[in-house]
Amino acid sequence: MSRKPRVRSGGGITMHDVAKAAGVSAITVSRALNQPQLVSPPLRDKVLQAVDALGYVPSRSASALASARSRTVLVLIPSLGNTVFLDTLAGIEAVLAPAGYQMLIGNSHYDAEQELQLLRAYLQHRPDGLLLTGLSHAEPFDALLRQHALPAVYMMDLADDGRCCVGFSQEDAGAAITRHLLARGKRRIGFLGAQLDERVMKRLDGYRAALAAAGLSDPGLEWLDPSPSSMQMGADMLDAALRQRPDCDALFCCNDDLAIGALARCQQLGIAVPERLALAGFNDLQSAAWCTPSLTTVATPRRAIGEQAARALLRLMDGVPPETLRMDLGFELMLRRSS
Amino acid sequence: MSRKPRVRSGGGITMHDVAKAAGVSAITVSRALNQPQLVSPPLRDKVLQAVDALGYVPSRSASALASARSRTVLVLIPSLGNTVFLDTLAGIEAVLAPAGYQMLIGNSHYDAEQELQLLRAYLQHRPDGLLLTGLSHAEPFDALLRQHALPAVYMMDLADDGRCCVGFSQEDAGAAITRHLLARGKRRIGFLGAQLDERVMKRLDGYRAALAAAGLSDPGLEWLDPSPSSMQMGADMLDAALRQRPDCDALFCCNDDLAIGALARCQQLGIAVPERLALAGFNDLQSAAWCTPSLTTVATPRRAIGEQAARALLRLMDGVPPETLRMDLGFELMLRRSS
DNA sequence: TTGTATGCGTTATCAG
DNA sequence: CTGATAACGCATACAA
Repeated sequence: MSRKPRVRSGGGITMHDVAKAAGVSAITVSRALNQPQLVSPPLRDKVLQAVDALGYVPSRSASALASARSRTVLVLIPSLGNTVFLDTLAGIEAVLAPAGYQMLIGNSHYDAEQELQLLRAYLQHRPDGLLLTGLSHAEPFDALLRQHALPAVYMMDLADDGRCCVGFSQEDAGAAITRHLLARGKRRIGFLGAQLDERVMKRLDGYRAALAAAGLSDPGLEWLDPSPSSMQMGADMLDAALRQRPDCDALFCCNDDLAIGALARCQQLGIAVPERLALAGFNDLQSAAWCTPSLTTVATPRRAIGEQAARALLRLMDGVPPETLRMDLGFELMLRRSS
Repeated sequence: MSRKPRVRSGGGITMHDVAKAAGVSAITVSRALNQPQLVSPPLRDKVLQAVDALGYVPSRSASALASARSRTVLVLIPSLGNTVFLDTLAGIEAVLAPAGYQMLIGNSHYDAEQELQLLRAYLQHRPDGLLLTGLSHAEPFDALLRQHALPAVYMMDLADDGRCCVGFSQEDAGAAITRHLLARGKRRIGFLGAQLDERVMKRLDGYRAALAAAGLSDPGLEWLDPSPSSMQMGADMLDAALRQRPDCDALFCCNDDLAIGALARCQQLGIAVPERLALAGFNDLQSAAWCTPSLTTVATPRRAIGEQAARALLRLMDGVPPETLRMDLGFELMLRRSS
C-alpha cells in the first residue's frame, strides 16, 4: 500500500544508510555512537568508519523525539549587550558543552512579560533544563516550569524559598560599597540607579540600610530612572544630582556604565574625584580599571556563577539533588582611585 | 500487541489531546495553528480555545522531523565578549524572531577549527540557514554547506566570488582612518594589532596601502600580537611601541579596546594626545565617546549588518534569489579629540 | 553483544 | 474545508 515516497530535502543520510554501509543494524549504529562500550570494538570501528565515509550527522529532532530528551538547556538572560551576562554565558557554555548539552539563549530585554513569551516559545524545543536570571518572574512562569517538570537554577541572586540558586547577595554588596564610602569620610552619599530591575533595587536596599545604620538616611539623595543604563545617562544623572544637591559628596552608581559616564562628566567639569565627589560603580567591567581616575567598584563572580549554575543544573537533570540549594559565591570590593 | 506504555517526561500534552478536547482531528489542530486560513472560523476558535485551556505547546522536534524544516537558523560568531557581535545578534534577532525563526548561537572563539566543530555539532539540529562571520573558514566548511544544501550569508566583510555577503570593506576602512591621520599632519603612523583575525589583517592591508600611497611605508611601525585584545594589551603595546620607536607620532589601533588601553597609558605617562601622539581605534564602542580625550574611531553598521543579513537569508531559505549578492553597508569615521 | 518490533508527535499526501 | 493514513529518523524494551 505504499504511496509515492516523499521528496525530502537535506543531505538525507540516515542511520539506516550507515547501518547498511557497515553491514549492521541501525540500532548498532545508534549504540556505537551513544554507548560505545556496549558494542564490540571491531563492529564499533566499522560503524564509525561508515559514519565518516558517508558524512553522517545524527538528527537531534529524531533523537529528541524518540528519547524524550533534547540535550538542550534554555538560558534566559535580561540582556545581550551587557558584559555581565556574557561572562555568565561563557561559564555556562564551558560546563554544558563538554556534557553534550547545547544552549538555547533567550534575551528578555529586561522585560518579565517578554521573558514569559520566550519561555513559551522555547518550550517548543522541550529543553531538559532552565537557567534563569534573577528570582522574580511574570505570573504563570513558575507554574509552567512545574507543569513541564523543568529543572531550573536561578542565577545572580540568592533565594530562601527552596529554589536552587547560585549568586551572591545583591543587598549585602550594595551595603558593603556604601560602608566603604562612609569609611572614606563621606557623609552625603547619593545613589544613581537605572534600569531598576530586581537586582538594582536590592543594591538600593543595601545602600539604604547602610546609610540608616550610620544615621545618615536622606531620600533626597536618590536618583532613579527606569530606562536602560548607558554612559550618557550616567553623565546626565550626575548633572542632575549636582544641580539638585550640590552638597552631595559621594555617589554609588548601580553599575559601571553609569559610573563611567558620571566620571567622564566630572572630568569635563573639572570636579575633583574623589576629593570633592567620590564615585563607585558595580560589576567591575574591564573599563573600570582603565578610566581616569580608575573606578572603585564591586567585582562579581559572573563566570563562576555561570559555571556553578550549569553544574547544579546537570545534577538536577540527572535526577540527583544538588549539593547545596543556595550557593553564595560572594563579591569583592575593588577599591581604586575614584574613592 | 501493545507493550507497556513508555513513561515519558514533560507535560505530555499532545496535539491529539487538543484534538480530542476540541472534537476535531489532529490534523485540523495542526492547520488551525499553522495555516489558519485553511480552517473555518468556528472550528479554528474551538481549537485555539482548547490549546489555551490545556496549555498545549507544539513540539518543535516532531514538527521538524515531519516537515523537514527546523525553523531554526545557525549564527556563528567569533566571540560573545565583543559588543560588535552582540549588536549584530540583536539585529538578526529583530528580523528572524517575527518570521518565526529561532537562532542557534555558536561561539567559535576566533578559532576556525572550533568553528568547524560547531558547524558539525549544530548540523544535528538541521538548521534551515546559516549566518557566518567573515569569509574564510576551515577546509571542509564550504563542502559541508553544499552537502547539506544550506543557504548561507556571510557577514562583516565583502566577497567577490558569488557568495551572499553583507558588510563593508575592512580594507577601505583601515585606509580611510589612516588617511585621516595623515591629513592631521602625522608622518610616522604606527599600527597596533591584536587577535589578528581576517578582518584585522584587512584593516592592516588598508593601513599599509594608505601609507604606501603617501610614500611613508615603514614596516618597523607595526606591532602585531595574535592573542585576544584587551585594554591591558593596548597599554602594553603602547609601551613597547614608544620604547622601540619614540619618533612614532600616531597609532591606528585595530579596535577600540586596544585604543582605550593605549589612551589610558598615555594619560598615566603624561603623553599629550593628540599633539605628541594621535590615537585612533575601530568599531566605535560606547566607551570611545567617553574616555578622555574622546577617541577617534570608525563606526561600523553592526546592527544593520545583522538585520540585512537576516533578511537576505530569509529570502534564500524561501528559494528566492537575494536582491543583491554583495551588500556594502559602508562605515563612518568618528573624528574626536584623540586625533 | 546484537537484532526486531514499536512508538515518539507532527505534517504530507491524498480521499472525501 | 476536514479527515485517515503513512512516513520522518531515532531510541526504548525485549528477545535472541
